[in-house]
Amino acid sequence: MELFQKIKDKYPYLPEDRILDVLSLGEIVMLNVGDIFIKEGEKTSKAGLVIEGMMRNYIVNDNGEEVTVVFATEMQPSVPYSSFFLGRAASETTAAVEPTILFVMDFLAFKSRSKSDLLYARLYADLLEEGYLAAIERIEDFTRTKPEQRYQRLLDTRGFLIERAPLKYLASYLGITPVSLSRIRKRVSQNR
Amino acid sequence: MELFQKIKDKYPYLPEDRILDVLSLGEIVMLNVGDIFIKEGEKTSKAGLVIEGMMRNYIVNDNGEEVTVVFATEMQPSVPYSSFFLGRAASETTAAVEPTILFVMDFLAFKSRSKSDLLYARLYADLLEEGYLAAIERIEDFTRTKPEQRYQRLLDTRGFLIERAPLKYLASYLGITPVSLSRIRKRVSQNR
DNA sequence: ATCGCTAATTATCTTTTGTAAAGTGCTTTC
DNA sequence: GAAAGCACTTTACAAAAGATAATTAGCGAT
Repeated sequence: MELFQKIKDKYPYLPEDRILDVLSLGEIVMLNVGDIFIKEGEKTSKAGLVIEGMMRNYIVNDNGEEVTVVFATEMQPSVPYSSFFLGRAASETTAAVEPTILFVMDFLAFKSRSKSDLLYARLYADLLEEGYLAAIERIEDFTRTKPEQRYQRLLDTRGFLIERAPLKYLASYLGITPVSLSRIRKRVSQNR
Repeated sequence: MELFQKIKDKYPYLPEDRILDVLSLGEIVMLNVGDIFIKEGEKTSKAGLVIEGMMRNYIVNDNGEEVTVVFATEMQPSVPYSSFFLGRAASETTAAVEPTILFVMDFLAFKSRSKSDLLYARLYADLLEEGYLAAIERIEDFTRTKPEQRYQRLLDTRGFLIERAPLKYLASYLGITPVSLSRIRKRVSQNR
């Protein structure tokens, strides 16, 4: 199976039996555009891994607008973070941006294995490190640059997001309004 | 020793011998205001844990201005994240905001233990989860709110930072200029 | 107490963003 | 094929933030 190979490539220290075990913990789920995987307020231990497509986590702000906090593409986790880490109901909604193939497994089953199996512990630490680092870079971006520069950087480093995600999601992801992003786009395209 | 007790309180699953072992990995360092713990570009495996005082991580933006990415206060880690996770030179500088008592230990020694000791693995995962969650909340803040609301929220949730850190550090932490933060402060104090 | 340095505030002006509303283009649907 | 829905753009105006410079406040050293 292709997923098996992808996991093997990304985490080469995992013996095949562990990969098979991880795969046995979950199942493949197909989502259409807009389908919700986990809804805010839900208390769940379901974790998603994007095999193909794109997911996003969003919250709803004081004005009732959806604010996209993070996108997940191929081989990236799509999970209700605060729910897992705090054992609370999900504070974010997780939904498909594109038709998406998701590998869904039980996080608690995985985490409980990580408490008795060093390889799982290492895998979990790697996953956390990867996500944490991406979050820090995102914060650096917010503190260091202005919206226009953020758009430019996104264009340079993860341009595929701009091609694949609707502009209104991107806008809140960049911390601005769709109107403002539209203006930025115009300025940037007139390269100045 | 007080640090022993604090670790014991925060990570109750750690047996005393592990705590003592952790403590044996490091030493206490005293820093004065402005003292640099780890400098950008340095390749180090030193990790700090704030016992008393305050540290900050900062980067330098395109205009040569310092941008504070994160503060660390009591029992929070003060470390060069990207350096640890990627094995590269530090991309951030870590320095004392207040006179600070820092417990300094070797991250690699700790991490290597976490690869053979489940309790260390769990401790490491807990540390990562804590930091990751804080980072996500920070991102939610940037995407969801305007500078003035961010200041308000900071005032509500971590007001002590505002009392203890210079405004110029807080400004970049909030992603704005010191001048702008000064104006926000004025608006907020005139409660409207 | 004064000097000197830095931080914080204030003032002015420019640029950008937010907000609301209208317009454009494309797809869906009955 | 007209209407409705949606995403994106555009416009107009108000509010906020950036840039810069000048002023004031705070603080340690002499």
